[in-house]
Amino acid sequence: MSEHGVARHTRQKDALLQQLRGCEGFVSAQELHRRLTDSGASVGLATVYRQLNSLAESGAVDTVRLDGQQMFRICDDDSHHHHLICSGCGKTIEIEPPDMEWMRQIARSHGFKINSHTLEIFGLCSDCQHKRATQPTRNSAIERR
Amino acid sequence: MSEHGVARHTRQKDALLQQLRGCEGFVSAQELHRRLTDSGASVGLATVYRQLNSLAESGAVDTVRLDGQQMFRICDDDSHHHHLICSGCGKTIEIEPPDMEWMRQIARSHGFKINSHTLEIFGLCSDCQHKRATQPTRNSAIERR
DNA sequence: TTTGCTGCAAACCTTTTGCACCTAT
DNA sequence: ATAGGTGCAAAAGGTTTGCAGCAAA
Repeated sequence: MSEHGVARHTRQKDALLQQLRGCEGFVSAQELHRRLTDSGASVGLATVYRQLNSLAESGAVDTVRLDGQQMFRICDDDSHHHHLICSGCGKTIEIEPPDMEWMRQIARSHGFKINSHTLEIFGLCSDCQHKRATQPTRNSAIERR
Repeated sequence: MSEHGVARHTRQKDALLQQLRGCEGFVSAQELHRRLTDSGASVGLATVYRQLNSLAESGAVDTVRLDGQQMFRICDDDSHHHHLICSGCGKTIEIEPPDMEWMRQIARSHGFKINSHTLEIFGLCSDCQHKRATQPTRNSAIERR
């Protein structure tokens, strides 16, 4: 991505954004690229990554790491939020933990300067719990612990 | 790692465990391998990975993902805990968030069955905040957001 | 002896990058 | 025309795996 200059409007950027909006939950770059290809609006994999990174940097999408790969999702609002994520189908529910003030307090008491934090809950949604016996929608691997 | 059978006692297992115990905070597999090599007790990288994975699976170490790689750390007790991690030097402080009951409640209310969750706070410890101007001890990259 | 563990190198995967070409502006 | 975006293929990491040899039990 370019450092300066004005963002340019391109076909692939549109296609990617549109495809991303159509996604239920988090998708990996690879998966998104696959869907784009399947839907005919082919976009280079490198472009998908560059676009996604740029979006993440600007805060337009938020990301989460699941099982060794980065997952992306259109970010509805600007606030920082957390997620309840189905590791079966990627379905995502935004959750708002009550009172995260203790986090700042803990950090302060240890002399830390917080850069970022993660708080994600992984599990199976009710649909995927039932499909479980057959085969998970996409990816049954769960982060350890 | 073998699926069944009795675990065997080996030089490299000892060396790895010992080295791991000597670590302040989380270390990556690569870093641990480097330290082992440096300290003379050379152990194959593959073995480090296999050993680490096995330990993680058994719960003897816990892991965290930082900046695209998995980090490992000896687990003091069996309880599930969370961390305040310095992304400069890897120093880790175990923290105990007050009341995580809401997590179960949220999951239940959405019909989810929790498999795992992550809650880690990344930042710079006071030492690394000061070194900052020069060069971070190891790795200044921070997970996005 | 048996069979788990190890080392090496090759294989895998995801993500990044160099570079020439293309195309909004 | 200018310079940001794109595609391709190569490169870069980190992690896993196949396999033959080694060594605990």
